[in-house]
Amino acid sequence: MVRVRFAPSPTGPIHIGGVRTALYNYLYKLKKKGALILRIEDTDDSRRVDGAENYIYDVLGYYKIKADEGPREGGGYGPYRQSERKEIYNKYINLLINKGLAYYCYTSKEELLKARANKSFSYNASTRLMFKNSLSLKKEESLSHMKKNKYVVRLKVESNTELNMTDLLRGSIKVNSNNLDDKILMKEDGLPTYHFANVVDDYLMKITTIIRGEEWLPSLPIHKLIYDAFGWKMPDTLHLPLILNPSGSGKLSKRDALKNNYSIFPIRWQELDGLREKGLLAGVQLAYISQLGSSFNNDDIELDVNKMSKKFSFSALQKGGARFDFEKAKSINQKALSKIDSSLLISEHPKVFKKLKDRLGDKALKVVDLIKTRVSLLTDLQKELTPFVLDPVEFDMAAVKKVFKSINVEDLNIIEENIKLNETHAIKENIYRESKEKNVNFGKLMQFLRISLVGSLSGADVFFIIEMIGKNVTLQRFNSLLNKTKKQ
RNA sequence: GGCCCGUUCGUCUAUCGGUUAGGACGCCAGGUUUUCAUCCUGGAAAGAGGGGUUCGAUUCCCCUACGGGCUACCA
Repeated sequence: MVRVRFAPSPTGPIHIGGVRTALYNYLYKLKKKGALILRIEDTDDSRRVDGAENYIYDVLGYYKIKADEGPREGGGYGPYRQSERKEIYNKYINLLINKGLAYYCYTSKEELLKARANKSFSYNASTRLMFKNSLSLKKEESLSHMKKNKYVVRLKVESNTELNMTDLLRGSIKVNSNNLDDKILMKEDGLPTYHFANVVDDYLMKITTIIRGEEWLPSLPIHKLIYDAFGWKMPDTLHLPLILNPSGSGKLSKRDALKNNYSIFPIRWQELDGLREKGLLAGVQLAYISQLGSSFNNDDIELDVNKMSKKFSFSALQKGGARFDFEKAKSINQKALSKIDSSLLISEHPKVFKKLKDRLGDKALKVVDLIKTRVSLLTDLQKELTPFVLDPVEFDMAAVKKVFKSINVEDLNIIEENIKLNETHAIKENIYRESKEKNVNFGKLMQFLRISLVGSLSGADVFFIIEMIGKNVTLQRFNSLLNKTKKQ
């Protein structure tokens, strides 16, 4: 059975790069009818951020990505928070030390800093005997050091060994162990580093396939060495290409998002807007993310994870990093919005439509039917909805001025009379006919009417608005602008 | 600097040795909608460079260039 995992670290809000990792793991799990394990990698106490784990759950819930095992879900391989697995790591680190494949190191941070003044320095087979550790010191000396001082445990990396790894996406990867250093496995505080915890947990949790970001590729050889040291088989690995800033310079960053008015977070985190707040539907976010660095969801775009999973395949994955493009996401959102069921849209976003429902009652659905086809973001809905609910607060007077270059104030009688005389559905035809007869510019009449109703030159079909708000409100708004115009 | 990974229109991608190098977003130009938006049609736009291998390379190999990642007692 396929067992995949999503292993975020609660050091802040996860962004869409993390979401994509979660998504691909989930899609693969669904496709293979396997299990998704959620593991919280909180081995760095100093970087733990309050609320970050909650945020992970909020986000996964928002996307309807369900883990089969995890801190809250439970499961047979827990605990699923690394901070709760200390005894396990202790047991396994001792195993390695007893095998002579890991060793105690007493070198202080200051000493290391000094050594690193030389850029090419590496703590490895060629230098380790120059430092205080259980390999360089006599047994008694080492023991007394251990009692008196803090220490870490390092992996003993053999020199000049060719390491061979396979990545499901990139094929064979070869590295000489001379380029590696004796990575710290166990920190001073008694907690494991990522590399060690990761390997031990993936093994114990019976993970079959590791799908994670490309930033982990450089540490693959270290992981391989740890698996080898234990005599364990390494799971299959697949390293996803990174999601890059729209400019292409570097990994996705909060700063770039803020500057360019998009977001790299799924939903609100503290004072930061998420993509949800920017107006993207959850399914759209997933669909867009799914096609960054892959091609399986590019045609007949699926927004539903279950349907997505049927199309998913590793062979559709791209190797190079992909830039985030909010415009593309917007266009997917626009198409999704125009197809979505109006009553569903209303029920899922009650706040947005509350005033509309209060004012128009059953007619609200008709308005939504129309409006949803006119916007690309959920956040644009409000603006389109306003004319159906409120009188315009301001009018685009510059545009009004232009209108009167083509028509006279008296011509506006055509509008007023026809609104008064006719049923709402017949207003349009009559205004058109009469303006033709009197040789008045119909387009300009419309512009004036539109400005009076919505305040500006763009908005929904004028006659649809009239039908919805009724003749009285229409006339009232019309006269309001007319009076204002006459005063000027 | 070292190590690793990558490189097809501006962007996301298709192509798995023989194609007029296809699609999507964006952009431009027309058209429909007697108002707005939608929508439709068309257009411009790409194989980083240099060597090989081959009858033939975007596709396979090498070098260079460029981009990215990693280089913490962070993940």
